Amino acid sequence: MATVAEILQGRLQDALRASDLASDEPLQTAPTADPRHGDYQTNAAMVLGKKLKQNPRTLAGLILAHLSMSDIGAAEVAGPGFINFRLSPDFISRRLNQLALDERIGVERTDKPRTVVIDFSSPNIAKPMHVGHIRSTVLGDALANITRFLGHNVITDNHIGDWGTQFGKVIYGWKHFLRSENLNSDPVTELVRIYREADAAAQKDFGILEGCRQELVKLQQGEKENRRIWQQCVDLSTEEFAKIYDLLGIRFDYQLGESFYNPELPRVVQELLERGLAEVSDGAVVVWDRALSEDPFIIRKSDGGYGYATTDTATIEYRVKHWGAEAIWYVVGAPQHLHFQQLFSLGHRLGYEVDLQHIAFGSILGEDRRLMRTRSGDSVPLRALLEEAVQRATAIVAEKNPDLSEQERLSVSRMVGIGAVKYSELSQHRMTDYIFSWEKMLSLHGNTAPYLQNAYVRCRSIFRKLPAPVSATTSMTLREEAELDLAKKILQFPEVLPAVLDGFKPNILASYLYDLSAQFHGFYESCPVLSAATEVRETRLMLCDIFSRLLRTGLNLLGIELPEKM
RNA sequence: GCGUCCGUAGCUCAAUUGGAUAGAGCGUCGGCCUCCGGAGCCGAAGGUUGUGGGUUCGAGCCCCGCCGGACGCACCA
Repeated sequence: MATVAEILQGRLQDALRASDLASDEPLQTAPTADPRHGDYQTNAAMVLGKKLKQNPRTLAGLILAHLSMSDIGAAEVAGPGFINFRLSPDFISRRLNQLALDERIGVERTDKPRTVVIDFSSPNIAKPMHVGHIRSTVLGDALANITRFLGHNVITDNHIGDWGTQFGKVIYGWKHFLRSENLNSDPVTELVRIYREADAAAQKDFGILEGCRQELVKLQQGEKENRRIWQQCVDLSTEEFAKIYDLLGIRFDYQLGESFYNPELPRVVQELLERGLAEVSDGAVVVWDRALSEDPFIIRKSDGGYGYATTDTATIEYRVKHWGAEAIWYVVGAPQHLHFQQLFSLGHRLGYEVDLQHIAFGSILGEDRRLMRTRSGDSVPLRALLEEAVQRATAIVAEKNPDLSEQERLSVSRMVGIGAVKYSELSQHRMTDYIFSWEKMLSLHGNTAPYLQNAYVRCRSIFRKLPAPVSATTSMTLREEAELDLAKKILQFPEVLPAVLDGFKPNILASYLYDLSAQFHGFYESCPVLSAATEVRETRLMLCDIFSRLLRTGLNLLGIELPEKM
């Protein structure tokens, strides 16, 4: 099903051919910012005018003379050479009827499906997940949902940090400081505690530092005891992560940690050396890309160990060879920009024909505009934060709707609390650092999850008051201004959704859903549904039905659930 | 020093990738409940888009120079 913009582009192409102006240039056709300029506009005449060195208004007039619009609406030349389109109520009604019958609300599956691996969340073993992980996790999940919905083959992979030098201290701590009773109640906190104790001890005593190093070497050599301790750390941490993902309602297709690639690393380095891509420098094996930076990409440390540059390279190879990845998207914070530039450069020089993207994002700040920390200066544990979100939502829901059953309140609070946290991330441009505020994200006013959820709930409650179910076969005839405004907004969904992937910006979808809901409230104020005459009522009911389906679809794509009551 | 990202209303943020008179929310001021959930709607005030140039029909967006901030720059991930 073509979008409105595509239909208009088609008519424009016809008109251009008819007036001998056909061109390969893509025709930009978009909704207008100001309703006084109609519903859609194109700058085709101005683009053409520049190319042909002709007056754009004259060209626009010529195009207009050949433009067939009678079944769509009207068109006119305006300003410096815009062509403005106004959609007729009849056309809008017909389009909306089509969308009403379509489960996907008019969104086409791409005709060029790609296999896209999305790498996000990536917490570290033996460390708690903290606020720093929330953006990656929520952004990655939303992008995965949207990309999948658009018809691509998406593989999500949680690239867990389960290998690294910190395990020397963790294992040393395990052997000397572990209190196994703590391991049962709160394992990750205990792992952090023994790490810190070992770290503190190592700073005071060189012998202990050496002991930690020895433990690391033994682990790397595959010594049984250390391997067993490491595996236990991985298991305990993974269980803890699972609880958080469960609360967030997020799943991964794979969770292949860094250690998964260990067996490949020596071969990868060997190949790089043989192909002349890497060289030895100060005892380390490095790859240079002077165009990017004077700093090398370190493939093997001078002590023979491997860093994440190497595992990441091996990971690209694996994803391309085993999964047929055509694109790999890394949802990782902006500070790692250079690392990914170097990684991508190497990946391409290795000959992998894969579209590599670093989807960077800014930091979360506290009210003091500094990196968000707890009072003691640590990063804020994610689980506590999410639980607080649900708790705060519970208080609000209990106050606003005391009639809900205990069970309903539990489930609604989770949707509202978690939804609020997710939406506050996703409604913001991913690159801007943002200030974390409970009051703002849980506010019932403005661009927040609770506001959108409430718009949905209000709409759904109309259906509960209906004396008898209404057949969905009725065709709609829109008349009122508010009906048409809402309908036009709904018709834009198939145009908006693909745009999210242009710059990997879910905030485009969030912003659309907010506008849509505001438009719905306008309709809701001025167009009574239940009390309207039968024919009008059926039209409005169908409008409500499409709106609520669309809002649910859109928010679900962002990873946000909707209650029927709240 | 080099590199990356950023600077928009009092505050928090948008702006369909170069389109017309830069939009929301919060806060401020003023209206709207015999009406489907007022958790709402309508209106007003609030801006030299950090700054100076350039490119063109047209710039918050592209190019160059300053000012201010965040982050990254050899064996941690």
